[in-house]
Amino acid sequence: MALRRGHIRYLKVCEVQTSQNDVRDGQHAAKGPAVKRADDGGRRRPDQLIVNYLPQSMSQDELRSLFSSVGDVESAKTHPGQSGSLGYGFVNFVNPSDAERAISTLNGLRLQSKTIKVSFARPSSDMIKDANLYISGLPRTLSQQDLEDMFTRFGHIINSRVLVDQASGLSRGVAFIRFDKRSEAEDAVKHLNGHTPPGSSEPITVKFAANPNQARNSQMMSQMYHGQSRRFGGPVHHQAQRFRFSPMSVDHMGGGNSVSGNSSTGWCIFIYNLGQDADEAILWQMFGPFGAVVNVKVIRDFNTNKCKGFGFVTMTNYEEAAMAIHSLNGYRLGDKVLQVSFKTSKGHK
DNA sequence: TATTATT
Repeated sequence: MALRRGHIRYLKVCEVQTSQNDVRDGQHAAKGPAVKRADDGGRRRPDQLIVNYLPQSMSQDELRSLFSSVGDVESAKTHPGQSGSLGYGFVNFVNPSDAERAISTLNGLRLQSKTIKVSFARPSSDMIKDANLYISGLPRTLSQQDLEDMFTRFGHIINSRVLVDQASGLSRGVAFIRFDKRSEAEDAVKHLNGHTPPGSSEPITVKFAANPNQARNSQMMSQMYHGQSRRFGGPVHHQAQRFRFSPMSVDHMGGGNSVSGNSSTGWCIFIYNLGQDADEAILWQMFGPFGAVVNVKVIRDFNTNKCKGFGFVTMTNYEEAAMAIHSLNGYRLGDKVLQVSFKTSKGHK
């Protein structure tokens, strides 16, 4: 399916702009031994995938559902945080050979505002925990590559990111670097904290990054602190709360006959005019960017296993479902123009 | 001067 392939390539291009390491990992995973890195030998589990940059709203069931589009999932776990997941999870397939295909199919998939990363997990160990560094006071001219060049002598860099101002796209002078081992990160702190890069007048600060839980707590504390002085110190703008339809509230509206597409699990969307080779992955790729997708299903002929021309997608939030329908109805997929609407009990027109 | 990568 030409269009699908093009779509995936586009997603990969997005990834290139985000992080070089992501790409290196992705290629490594997709191509196998050809681009083997010496320091990866024996340090990855071919039976388990780690999924990073997941939307926090994504549940374990949604993660399972997403990877079920590739093969039978044995287990799917998200790391629980205060509100939803911490942004990463683990997936095992019944048949481990599906893992490679999951990487090539799902790595780089855009879900909501995130671009997920799918790669082989490293064997769990205490050594690889708390190996993430926070660096501040960097020259604004320093690129991600410059940053890695500065830190690479201390160990194997898993990933790095220079934070940029959203409006201007310019460096904010702060960055994160994750090393493979905590001892490597410790080494980098020892040697580079307080060090002034050549051509710069300011020393950089290198320290261990606050872990996600701490970061969220301090962020919350700070919000509470500032929020209170604001709340009681000035005029209160009554923020009109955006009204959200929810399956629950509709169910309470009586009967639900006048409203279609909803159920206890979300809003069911009907997609008509899919090609014979349509699969679950393409539905995830099309609908995922619009919001929380609970489930996707391609209806296939029992005997031929070919798509019968239609499928369903269930989304949690009405507004996101409506936006997806509005955007994707009439969308040209391959040589067909899709019809996308809320599922009706009577069937489509 | 803070993103969410080890169950």
